[in-house]
Amino acid sequence: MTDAEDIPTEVRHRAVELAKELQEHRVRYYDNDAPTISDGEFDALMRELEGIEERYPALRTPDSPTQTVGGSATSTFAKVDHLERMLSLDNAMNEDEFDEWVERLVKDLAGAEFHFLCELKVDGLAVNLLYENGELVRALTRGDGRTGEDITVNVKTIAEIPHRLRDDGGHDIPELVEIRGEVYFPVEAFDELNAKLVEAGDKPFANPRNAAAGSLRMKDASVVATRPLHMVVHGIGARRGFTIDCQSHAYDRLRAWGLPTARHNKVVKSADEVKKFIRYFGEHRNSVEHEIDGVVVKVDEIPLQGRLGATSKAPRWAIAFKYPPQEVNTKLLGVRVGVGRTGRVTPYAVMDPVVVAGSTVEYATLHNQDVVKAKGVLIGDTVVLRKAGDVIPEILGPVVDLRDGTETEFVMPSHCPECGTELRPMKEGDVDLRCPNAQFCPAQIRERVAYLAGRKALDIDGLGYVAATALTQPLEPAEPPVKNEGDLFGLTLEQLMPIRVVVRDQDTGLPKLDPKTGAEKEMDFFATKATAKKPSEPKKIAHTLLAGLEAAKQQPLWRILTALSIRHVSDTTARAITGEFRDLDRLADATVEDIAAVEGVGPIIAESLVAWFAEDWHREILEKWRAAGVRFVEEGGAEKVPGALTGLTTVVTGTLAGYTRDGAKEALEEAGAKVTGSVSKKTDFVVVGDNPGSKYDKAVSLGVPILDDEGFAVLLADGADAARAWVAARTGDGTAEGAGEGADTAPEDTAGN
DNA sequence: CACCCTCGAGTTCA
DNA sequence: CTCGAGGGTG
Repeated sequence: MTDAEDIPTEVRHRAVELAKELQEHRVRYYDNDAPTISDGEFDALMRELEGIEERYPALRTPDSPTQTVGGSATSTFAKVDHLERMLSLDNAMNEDEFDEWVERLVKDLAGAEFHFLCELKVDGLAVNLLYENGELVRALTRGDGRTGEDITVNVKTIAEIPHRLRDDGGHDIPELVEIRGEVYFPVEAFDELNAKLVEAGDKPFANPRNAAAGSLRMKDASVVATRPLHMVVHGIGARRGFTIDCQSHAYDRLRAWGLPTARHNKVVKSADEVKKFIRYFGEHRNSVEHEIDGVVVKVDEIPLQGRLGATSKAPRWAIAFKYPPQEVNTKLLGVRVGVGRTGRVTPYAVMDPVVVAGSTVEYATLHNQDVVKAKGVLIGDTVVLRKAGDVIPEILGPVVDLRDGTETEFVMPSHCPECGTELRPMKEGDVDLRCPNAQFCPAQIRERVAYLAGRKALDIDGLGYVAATALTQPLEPAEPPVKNEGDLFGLTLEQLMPIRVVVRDQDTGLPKLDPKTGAEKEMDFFATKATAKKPSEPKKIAHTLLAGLEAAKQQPLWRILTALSIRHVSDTTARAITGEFRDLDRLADATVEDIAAVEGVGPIIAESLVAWFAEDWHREILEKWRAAGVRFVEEGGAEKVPGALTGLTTVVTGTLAGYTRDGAKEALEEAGAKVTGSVSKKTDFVVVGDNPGSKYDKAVSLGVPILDDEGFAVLLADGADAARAWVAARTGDGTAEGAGEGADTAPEDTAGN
């Protein structure tokens, strides 16, 4: 045993500091529903303290945050004791820690056979419902685990929670039972609520969990009733007149009584299966209706739970596997606005760079001024940031309690940040502001040129974003070589070679400075050798670009049309239109009615096209292109051999062996199938590769046939009927799913991988 | 006219 | 990936 005297002073101080800080954060979290640090940061502090106490057990006092639970249960609601203590759970932060827990379990149970019950850890507010003779008599918050707050009135407004347990005849209603569960706020409803709060001048919630907690503590139950709260049951406390052998069976019973049980629970035998469950939902976190911050693994057999017992803080028969936080706090340094190719002005947030869900994030779009207002964020705020769908950064809201009064409101600029033209909405009542200077705004020209070179349009080698910028930027005092897209095909080697571009930092976008002179660094961009495919004959970017432009002149007509950046006309619509109008000049002279006759094109798109062609400077672009040899007619005559897959609608997700995503798409379209971006009831097949996104889940839930590499090959080679037969054979012999409900979401159907 | 599908547009990072 | 909005259908 270490004596208290042996502990270095700085360690002792750190421990005291950590304990104090953790306790403060707990009060903010549990009592005020207004945490100022993220869960991840909290966990890190807790781990540090645990580490210290591990080394110097003398510091592990009974009132240390590592030994206590929850907040202090202070508020206006009456304080009531739980009949049985609500413990918290020990955490496992990775699979190794989970393995350690399992090892200990096996040892303690000394060979007794047991099962694991896996449950999703819903990120909400823990509540305790007391039913006496089937009647809901009391609902408490968790509080400090021993005493909670009486929120019965508010809880009764939650539709999912029965006021009286349903007697289904088969099972007697117990004399007394405490039901533990989590109340949560659905993710989709969260943004809506915050917008309303801000509008009414109230402070927004930082995340859905706080929204749930805050809603449950409101004084006016009639307002609570308007909040779309839900609940999932995850445990049983005190009970009388009610015995159970397994926790999973207990849930069945609760469901029969009318209580909301989780749909994703699963009982498994081995630790490996548990890990599979954990990994599965780690990847599909966002396809569940509520936020998940981990998985709770329990020993299913109740007698064994009793044998394992509990520490003062947490049961030994359960552990919470925590996913790395995908929600994080950072500082909103400012809001800038960008101008898109259609002139739309979009505000975006610039933040202190932080790591979220595996990558460093610095920017996040704010869509438009209404969204900025609805979120209630001010410049200088600490904001909560997450990755929507694990990809796109999204600001959830401000941490209002960390404001110091220096924060400022974002004001949408009235003039275009790049050309100074006054911004205005396109139509009356439009939310989006646009720069009306389509002809001369350098931002719009740059963005249009970059888009035109992109994969959806002319797909020009040697013309990426940097080149597009270099070509369209005015080089004072000279005009840029490309004043608009009309000049593109007239570019010459002599024009390109001398163009210099400022070297910019990849992260900041600011020019790099020479460390000695302080001057901006420049390079001869187009004279640089392309680091491309054939190192045997290195070509300069200029040559690549000229060859790319030459090739672009022969691109199919739909690509030419897409390249024009006409509003509402992108690749798909362009294909539909050029399929009918096989000549761009004929399209240019057509009326709104003519164009609207095309399938998939209505009056608004048709009007947009007619208006575009009516513009003189647009016509000039076309004439320059024509003079340069761009082909305006679709070749190959009108006959189109109907492919074997005509009439099928398919969706591709994930990466397929031997195909790029676009390659797979093209192969399908080649055969006549339609490839769309989202799964619906009308989808015939979903082709799933590695790392599928949410489309896969959607397909499973809608029961749409799923094809992997192999099934995809069958579809291409032998047609739709063969593919359906393949699917039928697969589901027939493969993973036999257990009967009963819940079979739709279990992770066993990973047949696609 | 009220749905449900789709498409377009803007977006982030490695 | 997600929003909003256009187009088509019942």
